Amino acid sequence: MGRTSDAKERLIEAVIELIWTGSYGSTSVDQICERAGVKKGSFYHFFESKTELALTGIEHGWTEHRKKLDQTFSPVVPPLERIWRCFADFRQEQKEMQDKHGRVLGCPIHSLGAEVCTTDDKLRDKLQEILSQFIRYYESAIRDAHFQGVIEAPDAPALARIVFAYGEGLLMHARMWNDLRHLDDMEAGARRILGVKEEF
Amino acid sequence: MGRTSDAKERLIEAVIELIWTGSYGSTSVDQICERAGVKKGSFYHFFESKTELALTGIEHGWTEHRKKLDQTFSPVVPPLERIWRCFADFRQEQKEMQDKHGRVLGCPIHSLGAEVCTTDDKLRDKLQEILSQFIRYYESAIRDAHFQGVIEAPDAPALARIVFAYGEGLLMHARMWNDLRHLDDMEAGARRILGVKEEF
DNA sequence: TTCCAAATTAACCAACCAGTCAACTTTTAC
DNA sequence: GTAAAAGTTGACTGGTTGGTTAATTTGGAA
Repeated sequence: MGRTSDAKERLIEAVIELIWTGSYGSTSVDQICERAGVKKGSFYHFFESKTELALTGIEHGWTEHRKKLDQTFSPVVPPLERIWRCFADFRQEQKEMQDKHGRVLGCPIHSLGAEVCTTDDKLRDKLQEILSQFIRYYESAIRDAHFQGVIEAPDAPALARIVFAYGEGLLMHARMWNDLRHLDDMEAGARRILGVKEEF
Repeated sequence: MGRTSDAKERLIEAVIELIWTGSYGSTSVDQICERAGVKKGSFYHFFESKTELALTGIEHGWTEHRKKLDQTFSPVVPPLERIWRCFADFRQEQKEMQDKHGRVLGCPIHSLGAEVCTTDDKLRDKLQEILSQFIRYYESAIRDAHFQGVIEAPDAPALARIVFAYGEGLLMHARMWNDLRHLDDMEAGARRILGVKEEF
């Protein structure tokens, strides 16, 4: 009942885009509203604060991304293949961002986390949760690979954290240098970390 | 000739501390001035903008840090030992930050870079330069290790980038979780990346 | 001692910040 | 058709932002 609107969705898309292409601190409520074509009064009709919108936007983006990850990390795919496909998806996504915004943008969770983790507890907790969930994709793939004898990895969680840290580091590298080529090393590096036997 | 002052040095220390513990965007000129015990007029007597002070602060910090790195990566130290000592120094530095500020702060160049690289060209160029220089420490250590037969690493620059990305990823992890333990994996992970033979 | 360069100070600016609000319009359910 | 829920609007707030200015104080060199 009452009037309907997609202003909320437009705000969510706008905040993701602005934070990703810039930063949290450089993104103002006025900017978000202008990008979304929404007046400020409407903003505060839907969200109680800038932090709250960012929180919603992050959660929304992660929910979408998880769908893709669930496909990429499907148990029917050979375990290491899941990881290589994930890297390929990273590269493709970054390519799309470069085509769209003229810049490689890296991982928004990571960049935003580095920026706000000491100043915004709510955002930090949410970002921590997302990153923890992400690591579990690597973890289960690594565990499966170990059980199939493709790699020697008795401590899957530790190895997953290493692969994850490495991947995030490379994505950040690509963002800072605005250069997709930094992502080309990703599989080779992960092969070394995982100690993948030559024949695989 | 004229009056003397250490206000400039105090401003430099203040800006490093505030950006590192928080972020560039969350650090205001007023805050910097208050921390340094300097009035805003004096700030703009010494620096023409906030970006300019940040630039000076970063350069100053890196010049200091390089002295330590030159010792750590001294050619008289066995090549892989240089890298392990560098990691130990990371850990110790982060421990000191935790004792001092109650938080693990990670790598300020990396965090700041992620935040401003799409919005401030001057800062980005400076941060790129510093990171590029850092990688060279790893690179020469890896090359030496290769020539000594300790590891198999014909492509030292590529491997150095991988180790570097991995280390930065872990530091960021430690910052986000405010937990030094994330740095304990550092050597083990790098050993896998470098393919260090068991006996070394 | 005096002179002048360098440092300090407080008051000031326009633009922008996140957030508020009451009046108004649209839509839907009944 | 009407009542009320839901969305829209523009004007508004008080505080903060990065940055400016002109007058003043200080200290070192001559």
